[in-house]
Amino acid sequence: MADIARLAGVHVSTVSRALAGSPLVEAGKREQIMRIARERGYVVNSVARNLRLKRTQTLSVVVPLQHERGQPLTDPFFVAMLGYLAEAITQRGYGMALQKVVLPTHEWLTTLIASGRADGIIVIGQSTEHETLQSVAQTYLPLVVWGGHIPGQRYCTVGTDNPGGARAAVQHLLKSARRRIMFLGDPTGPELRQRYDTYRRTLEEGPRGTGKPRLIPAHLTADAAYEAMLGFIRKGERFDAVFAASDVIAISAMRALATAGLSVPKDVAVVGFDDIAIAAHTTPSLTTVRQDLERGVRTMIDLLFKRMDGEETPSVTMPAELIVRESAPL
Amino acid sequence: MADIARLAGVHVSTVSRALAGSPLVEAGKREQIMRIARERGYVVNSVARNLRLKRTQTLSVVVPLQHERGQPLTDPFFVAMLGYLAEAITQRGYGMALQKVVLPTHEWLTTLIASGRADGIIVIGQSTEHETLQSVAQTYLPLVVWGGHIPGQRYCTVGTDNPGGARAAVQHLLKSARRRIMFLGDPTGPELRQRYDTYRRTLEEGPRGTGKPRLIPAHLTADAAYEAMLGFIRKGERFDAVFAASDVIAISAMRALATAGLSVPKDVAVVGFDDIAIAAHTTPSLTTVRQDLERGVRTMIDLLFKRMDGEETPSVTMPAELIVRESAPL
DNA sequence: ATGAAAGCGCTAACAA
DNA sequence: TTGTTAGCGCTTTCAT
Repeated sequence: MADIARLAGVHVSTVSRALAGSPLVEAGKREQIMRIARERGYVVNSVARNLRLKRTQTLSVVVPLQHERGQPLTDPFFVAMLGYLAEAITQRGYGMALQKVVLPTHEWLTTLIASGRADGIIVIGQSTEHETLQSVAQTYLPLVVWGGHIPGQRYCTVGTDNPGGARAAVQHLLKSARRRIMFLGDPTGPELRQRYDTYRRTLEEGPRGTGKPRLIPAHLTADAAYEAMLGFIRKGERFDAVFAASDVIAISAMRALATAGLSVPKDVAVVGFDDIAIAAHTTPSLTTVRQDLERGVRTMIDLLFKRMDGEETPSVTMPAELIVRESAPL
Repeated sequence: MADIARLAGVHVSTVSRALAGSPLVEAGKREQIMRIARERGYVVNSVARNLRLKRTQTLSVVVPLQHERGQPLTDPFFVAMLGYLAEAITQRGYGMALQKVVLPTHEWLTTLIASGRADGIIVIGQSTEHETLQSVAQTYLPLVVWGGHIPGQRYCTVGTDNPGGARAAVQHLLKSARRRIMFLGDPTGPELRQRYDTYRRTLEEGPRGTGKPRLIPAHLTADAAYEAMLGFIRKGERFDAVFAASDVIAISAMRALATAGLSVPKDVAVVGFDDIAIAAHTTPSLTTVRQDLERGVRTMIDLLFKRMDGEETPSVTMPAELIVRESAPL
């Protein structure tokens, strides 16, 4: 910028004003300065500018993952979410900075905030960090979390109606005369916990002959779920349905069932959760609970911008929709 | 930082050194300073630090998209790539900043570089920006591009052997007695151009009775390709195979064929390109040319870090592998 | 309308 | 070992 000032024969402050399109600078001079800048390929250094302005034009997207047990960043659900986020954030003229956080390091959030890297923060999934979020929310406003709504929660979440979705899934299975319904997944973290708890409650209210709730513990990766499902099958217990905590592991479950020579949906019905893109194209296609990610992301970004403007915003729960396909027909 | 200095009764420079773990600071004092910082939740402001150090600990990932015609950011291929990138970049302790660029604005790259937002840049797909990349590469080293290798190219690319992959696909179709093979897609941009050119050349060298190369123009989105394919079918031309420029549009083609009452692979064989996650799960499952994205991304990041260290690195072309599935059996 | 000067929060060369 | 000082590149108040 000093260069440009010298070339234009003015002070840097004038260049700064001109480049900002300030009407304080004489029109002709402004044009000239801009032309010189363009010719020399000069662009304002955004780091310096941000330091001065105390803002970054950047939103941070954070994915807290429990080491080794959670989904990888390449999980289709996350990745679809990232795509929508990138789209929504760049559309607003902001940059998106992605960070993965491997827990447990409870200072991750305060560190991120204090580091001044971002004007606002999106957290994808509460994971086990409810308390961290609670305490931070008291002092830091521009934060929106994707996840489940927890009673007494002080931070702003956007998420799907997990209990509603889980209930729809289990009731659908019951209605199609399934009675021994297993839950596949890892109910750590509020969202999956809600799905699991509702699954249990719904079964307990089921018709006579409904089997007990039964958890098949499996981390939320394709491979882990495949192994877990296969292991369970080989134990020889009888069951006629699986409600999986996510589509990724539902698909793995179908693979495991096929490996074991069981037919889906004849022997075992399978219902997933998320409705990721693959779900409609598997064989058999997957019955699942749909989360409207695109709308969810739009909502998160809208809320975040309001919060960056100092507005308090309430949490939003979006309806979950059961999509009936071949893996669990009526 | 000034606060911490006051509390510790030392000068800010001492705090700076202590927090950086400098051995110049007396061990006891260092501990004390760090303790105070921790207690007060102090974290170094990275914007200021970056301004001072002239680095950002951030890599920019740029996706140049031709307005309206190219894939959206939510395309499964991009999105998988983003996931791998996020994983690889965060693993190195860097942040990843994602930008979407809508062309034509040929200054996008120089602007990004001059703005000092990133220590290195990954460009996903050359799109129509070969010339832009050529000129920038002369002065800016830390840049790696995902895309096709073009003779005389001065920038560093990592990409799949598009000609090899296309040839394998077409030869496979010819070997399975298909003779009227259509190409579905939009051969703008080097990668798709290479696939299309090789398709033509391979057909021209095909056995007697091989039909002429034939392009069904379609933008690379699911909907556009569906419409394009359906339109072509309705023209009533005879054909027995489709080689699609990407899996996304190959899947659309299969849908269109089904809509038109044609059987895949009986009436028409379909081969895609990419091997996205869905490909193995469609009905029928999709024969396609696999790109090893995970390895590709690892390679890009490795090369980029070398370039950030000032090293010139050559381009890398990775083998393409034909994955034969049901949509085009042997 | 323009320039001078201060300062955003930090690091590092230099001095003590 | 610690403090002093300069300066990264910019914006903005204040003075002219």
